[in-house]
Amino acid sequence: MASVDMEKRAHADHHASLRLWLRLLSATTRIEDTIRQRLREQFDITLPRFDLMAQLEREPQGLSMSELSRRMMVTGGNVTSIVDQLEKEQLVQRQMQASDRRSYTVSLTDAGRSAFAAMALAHEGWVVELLSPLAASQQEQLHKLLGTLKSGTPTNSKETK
Amino acid sequence: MASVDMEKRAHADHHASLRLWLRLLSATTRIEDTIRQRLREQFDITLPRFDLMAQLEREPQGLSMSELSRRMMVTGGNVTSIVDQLEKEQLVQRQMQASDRRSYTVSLTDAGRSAFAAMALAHEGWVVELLSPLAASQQEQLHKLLGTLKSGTPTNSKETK
DNA sequence: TATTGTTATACTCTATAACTATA
DNA sequence: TATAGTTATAGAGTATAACAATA
Repeated sequence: MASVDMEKRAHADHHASLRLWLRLLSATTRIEDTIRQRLREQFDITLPRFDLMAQLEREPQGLSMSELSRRMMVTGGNVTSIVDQLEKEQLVQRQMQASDRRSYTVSLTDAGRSAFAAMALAHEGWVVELLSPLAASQQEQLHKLLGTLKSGTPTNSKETK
Repeated sequence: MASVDMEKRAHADHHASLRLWLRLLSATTRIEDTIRQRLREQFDITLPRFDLMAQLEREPQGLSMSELSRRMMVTGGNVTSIVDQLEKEQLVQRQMQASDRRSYTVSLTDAGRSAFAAMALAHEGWVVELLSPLAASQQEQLHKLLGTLKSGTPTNSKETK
C-alpha cells in the first residue's frame, strides 16, 4: 500500500539526512581543526582572535565592542577579553568616542593590519588546499546547495541579515 | 594573454574557495549550535557526552577507554571525565576485564540505552528539520560532494567506512 | 531608566604530563 | 619496559550576572 511505502520512504530520508549531517559535521570539523592548528603553530593565534581581526579588517573605520559582540555572536565579556589580549600584543587599539563616552571604537593598528594580511594569505592558501579535492564547478555546486540551507526553514524563512 | 587570464582565474577560484569555506563553516556551526542548545535544554546533556553514548550504542558489547579515546579523537583524560559523569548518572557502566586487569569495558546501562534512544529520536528529528530546506535529491547531491571532500586529495579517494 | 563596556565567576572541553597498576 | 587508565593542572572559550560610567 502507498502509505506503507511513504513511511518507508520517510524513514529512509530521515536516515539519509542523519548521514548527511554526520558527513557535513565531520568534513567541516576536520578542516576547521586543521586551520586552527596551523594558525596556532604558524602564527600563535586562536581562531576567535583571527575572526575578530577579520571583522576589523573589513571595517577600516573600526567597530564598537557591542557591534563586535553581535557579529561574532558571543557575549560582551568575551569580546572584552579577546580585545584585551590583542591590544596587549598591539594588534588592535581602542579609541574613545567623543559622541558617546561609554563606547569605544576598536580598530586594527598598522602592525595588526600587516600581521593580519600575512595570516589571511596563508589562511586562504590552506582553504584552497583543503577544498582542492573538489573541482571549481563542484565547489560552485556546493556553494549553491549550502546557500539554500543557510536561510532557514522553508515555512519560516525570515532572514536576520 | 593566456597567462594573465589564468592568473585572474586562479584568484577568482581562490576567492570562491574562501567564500565556500565560510558558508560551509557558518551553516554547520549554526546547525551544531542549535543541536547543542536543544540537547542541553531538553535532555541536560552536552554534545561530547551524547557522542560518547552514540559510540557505545553502536557497540553493544562495549568499548575500552582507549578505543573510545581513539574514536572520539580526544585524549584519555577527557574520556575518563566524561565516563565519570555518565557513570554517576548511571547511564554507562565500567566492567572489569578478566583478560587484562588494566582495562575496562564501558557500555550503556539499560537506563542509558533507553535514555539514548529518546535523545537519538529527538536528535534525528532536529536534523531532518534543520536540513529540510534541501529536497531529498539535493541532500543526496550534497552528500556526494562532501564525500569527495572527506577522503583527502583527488588522487587518493578511498572511502573509509 | 536604559545602554556600553568591564569584571568576577563558573563550567565544559581540551591537552599535557606525572602517576599507579598491570602486562 | 610498555600499556591502560587516572589524576592534576592549565588554558581557551563560553555564559551569566553584578557593576560603573554615561546617556
